[in-house]
Amino acid sequence: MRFVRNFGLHQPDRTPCGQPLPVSEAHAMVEIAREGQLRQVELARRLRLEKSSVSRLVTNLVNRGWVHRETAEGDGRGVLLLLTPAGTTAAARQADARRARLTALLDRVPDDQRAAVVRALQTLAEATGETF
Amino acid sequence: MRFVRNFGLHQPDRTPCGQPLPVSEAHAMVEIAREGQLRQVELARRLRLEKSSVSRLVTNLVNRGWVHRETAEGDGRGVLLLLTPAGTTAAARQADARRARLTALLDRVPDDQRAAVVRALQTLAEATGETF
DNA sequence: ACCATCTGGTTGTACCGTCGAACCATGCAG
DNA sequence: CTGCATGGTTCGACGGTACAACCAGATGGT
Repeated sequence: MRFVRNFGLHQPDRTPCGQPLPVSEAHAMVEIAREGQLRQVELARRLRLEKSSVSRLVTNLVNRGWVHRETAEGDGRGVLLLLTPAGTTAAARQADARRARLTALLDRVPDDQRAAVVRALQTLAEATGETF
Repeated sequence: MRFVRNFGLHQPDRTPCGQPLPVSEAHAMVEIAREGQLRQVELARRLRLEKSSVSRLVTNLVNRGWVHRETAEGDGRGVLLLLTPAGTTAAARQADARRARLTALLDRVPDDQRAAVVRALQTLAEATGETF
């Protein structure tokens, strides 16, 4: 609870890492950048959002000029999401901000616990996977 | 990021622990219950919310019958927050739900890492204190 | 003692993220 | 061909938060 408040996670329209970007849009950028291309339904699954929310979210990203919608090959219903060149640079910029923020955070933990903290977060992410 | 999504932290109007309660209200209940009585301005500081948001939030808790507003003694401006009997039992119920949820989560991490995970979260909470 | 300033709270307004439902188009099986 | 499931979009509603304006009680300097 303290971590959530202190880190600013209770503010959905502002990234904890200082980017003037809704948290969910930032997460979407991470997912798309990581995969290169991503089905919209798959994005909804990973972000744990309703398909309607994802549809709006993606529209926002398109309006920013960061994402390009394409009909998925082999399935006329599906939408494939790709990063535009501008989107790629934006994702890189956001990754930098995230890295800076996280190193600033880690600088404040005793150096003999840093590795443990990082590993613990990975463990938590795995423990909460899918069906939790 | 994965932990935030998987744990349901992106849903401000629903507790990750299953309570049909906004996250901020749940946090407020924890703070008030811990202190027994709390100044509203102090609650705003701990929750990292604007005083206007806290004012509304507290009004909600009052409407639920969980919190009682009193004028702070020694300062006619201040408001002192106290739990009603119903609020005390509600807080206890929420604490149970939280405990259940967290033990369920910890059951999914390898038992030789549980202590490390808990300690890491405490460390993170401290590292993000106040001025971060 | 008085006035300016500060501090704690409240209310009004606006914004935005999320959901649920209704709707449409495409894929798929009987 | 028909019925159902799947992926997306749009609409309406809800709700949490911030910012600004405002008010009342406190505080300090002259």
